[in-house]
Amino acid sequence: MPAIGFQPHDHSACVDGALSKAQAHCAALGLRMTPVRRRTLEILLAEHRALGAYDILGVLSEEGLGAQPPVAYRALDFLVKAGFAHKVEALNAYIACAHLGADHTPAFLICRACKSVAEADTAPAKGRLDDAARAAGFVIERTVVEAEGLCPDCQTDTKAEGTKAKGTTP
Amino acid sequence: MPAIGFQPHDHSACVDGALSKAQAHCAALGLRMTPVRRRTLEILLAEHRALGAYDILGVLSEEGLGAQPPVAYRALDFLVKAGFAHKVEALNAYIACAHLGADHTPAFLICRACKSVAEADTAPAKGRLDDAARAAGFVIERTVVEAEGLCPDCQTDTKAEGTKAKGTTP
DNA sequence: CCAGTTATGTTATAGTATTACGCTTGCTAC
DNA sequence: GTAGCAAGCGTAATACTATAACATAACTGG
Repeated sequence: MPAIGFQPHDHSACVDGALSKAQAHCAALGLRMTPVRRRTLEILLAEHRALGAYDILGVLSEEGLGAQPPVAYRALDFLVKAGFAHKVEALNAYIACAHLGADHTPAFLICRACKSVAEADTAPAKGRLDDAARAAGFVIERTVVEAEGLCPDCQTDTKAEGTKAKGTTP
Repeated sequence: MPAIGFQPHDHSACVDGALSKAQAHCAALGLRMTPVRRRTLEILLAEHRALGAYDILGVLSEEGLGAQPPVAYRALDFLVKAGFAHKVEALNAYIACAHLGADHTPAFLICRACKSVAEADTAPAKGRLDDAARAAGFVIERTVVEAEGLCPDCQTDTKAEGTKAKGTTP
């Protein structure tokens, strides 16, 4: 389970790849990848970090793509429904999907020091949760699995109070 | 793993028990169970549902226990830190702990129809998540595991659009 | 009692999200 | 092509969630 986001990698390839996969997915399903939506996805893809809706809105509005909250929320809703992005509930923020294409349930590892977020695979955890739910007669439709803590880089920053703003490996 | 909340049970005993356990725990650790805090816990215990901070505040203010948001948030922070309540991140709401005393990581099963919330045991799911985190070199400090779906009662309400406001088994 | 800490009261403000309504755009059927 | 319809966007207003900051009061330990 590659926890992309904590390791150096070819980020521009990772962005381009995701963008074109999303494009293709839209074409295949008849979804409309409009300018606001595409730009919103680009903004999210630019970092392995969760961004608040108003962070997105700030960028969009600078670029003349919309100035009111619903613009950002509508784009984010689209991306989330389409599976191109996820909402990180513990942060009330949004992040681009790191496993585009795979029909998956995401799990997030959130670093409280540098704020980076990695998307891991939850299949195992979800299996156990399903068991518990089944025992209770509950039918799961959506799961939220998130963990807050320290990423590998921030653990070494003496006493774990690191403030380093981790780059996006440009 | 008893998913209390979806089954009928002796609710007043469950409230009284939790309240006195909390009281005892405070006494043992030198924590102060003040009127606002106790009342907040009672309000949460009254239902197996998550309540927003402002729902709590509404009740407190009717009772002359405080009228401004910080009153509710401070009480909730205390209860959460003490382990008497949990925050349900997917709902931005708070719920009384159903397993008081146990040092646990909660998992919630949230019914989208009747809004009731059951607290299950996450130990297994958490174990798997720990494995994933360890593989990524991430150190977990807190986990959030929540599932939205339909509780046993609401699945039978034709096409799952039930609106029944499930009682608290008074 | 006094000093220090912890809790509460209150004002103000920040951050997150939605409702509602009207206009525009793009697609489909004629 | 154009009428009708659905989807998307622009905007204003508002609701909901949460915190900062500072003053006052209450409990604690010496």
